[in-house]
Amino acid sequence: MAAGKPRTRIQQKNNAAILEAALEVFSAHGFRGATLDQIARAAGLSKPNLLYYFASKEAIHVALLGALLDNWLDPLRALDARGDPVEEIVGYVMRKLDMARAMPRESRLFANEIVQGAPRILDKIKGPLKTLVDEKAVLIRGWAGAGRIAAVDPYHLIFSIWATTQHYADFDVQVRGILAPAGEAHFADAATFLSHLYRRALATP
Amino acid sequence: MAAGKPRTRIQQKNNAAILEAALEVFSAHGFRGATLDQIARAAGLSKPNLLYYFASKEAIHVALLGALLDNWLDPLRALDARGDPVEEIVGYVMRKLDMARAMPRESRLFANEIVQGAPRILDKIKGPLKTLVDEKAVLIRGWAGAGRIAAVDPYHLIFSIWATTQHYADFDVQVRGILAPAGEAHFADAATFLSHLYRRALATP
DNA sequence: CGTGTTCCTGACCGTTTGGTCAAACTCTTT
DNA sequence: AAAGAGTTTGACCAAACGGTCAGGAACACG
Repeated sequence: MAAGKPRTRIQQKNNAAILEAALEVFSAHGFRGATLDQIARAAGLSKPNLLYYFASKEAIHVALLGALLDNWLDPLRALDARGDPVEEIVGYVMRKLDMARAMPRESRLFANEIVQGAPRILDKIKGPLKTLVDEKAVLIRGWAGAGRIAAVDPYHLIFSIWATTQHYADFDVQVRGILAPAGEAHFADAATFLSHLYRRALATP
Repeated sequence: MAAGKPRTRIQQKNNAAILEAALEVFSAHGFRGATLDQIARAAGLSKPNLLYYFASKEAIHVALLGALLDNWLDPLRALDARGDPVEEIVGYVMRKLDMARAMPRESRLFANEIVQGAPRILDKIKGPLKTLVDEKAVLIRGWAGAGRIAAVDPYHLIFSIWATTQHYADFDVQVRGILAPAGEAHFADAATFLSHLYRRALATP
């Protein structure tokens, strides 16, 4: 079983194939809605073979979430105290929007998990995620205190950025349904709008 | 069976109890994650009795979504061409935020459905919802054209309002996890922030 | 080549799930 | 009070599900 890191080439390949397949299936149907058979088929393996690599369905899910959470937070981590405040935050919005476009499955995976109460990653939310957000909130509050951006609540600013950007991944079906048949380039329009929104909101008078 | 509208008092009572129970269970676990036994228990009925009132699990879900969609769109419908543009839009944001606080289960029900591809309400999204949004988009675009608000894409403005407000219902666990132990009054803070955000974004120079 | 380890599979199992059904109970109506 | 419609239930079913297991196939290595 793959408790630690994969050791052989076959383990590496199959482990990756399983996580890729699990991302596809879990993000589309949620934890409960996904089945081991679906994941196995998507990974090109038999069900017992799946369970040779991962002890259980839940183990796959946990491994997947753990492997992705770090990358998911990279854009926020990159928020730089030395840069221009407005440009830093708008840049963060753009990076987050780009992730929603390039990695919608990852976004939906987290959305599914959190909407249903985050039973499997609540500790990571209250731990590493909260720590990171707290840290960046201090930074943003500092910018506001120094008069370099408008005085806004840093936590709700971050929440709004998450909400507006991830919306294009999580609610993709709705967005397309309303914009259709026009708007195939709706990510570009979203970037324009969000850039305007946050520049205006953060500008100092 | 309750194909049409309920006729007897018992039917009225049980129908309502079932929809209330279904809202509770579906919103917390998603369609696939919810079981008929759970719903039946929450409604105080036996499982076969549930199926006396609704033909199937899916029928309950569809009935629930249909019954709620109208109320869900009321705040947007109330957007009034005769009012002050900025106040109308900010008022819409506040009403939507208040719904997220007062009706989080309804919000999560829709979130669950749409994240997983909206298999059961895609037609309503492309139909009545799109029609309503198109109509309000014309109104907002008119305001922008007349220079009464800043020139913004009305569709992405509406998307951002949905995203930022529903975020507090759909991602409630995450919000609380990050704000804890402080911030029990986080809806008031959210209102302040969003009011600032949209006033700034829409103000004319 | 042989041998031990890793990898893979078909058959199987217990449980849960959505759904059925005949029979019984209850309420309303005359 | 009797009939008939409306309501409820326990027992049951087939399918799907997560997971197990004994053994066989493929591979690495001396």
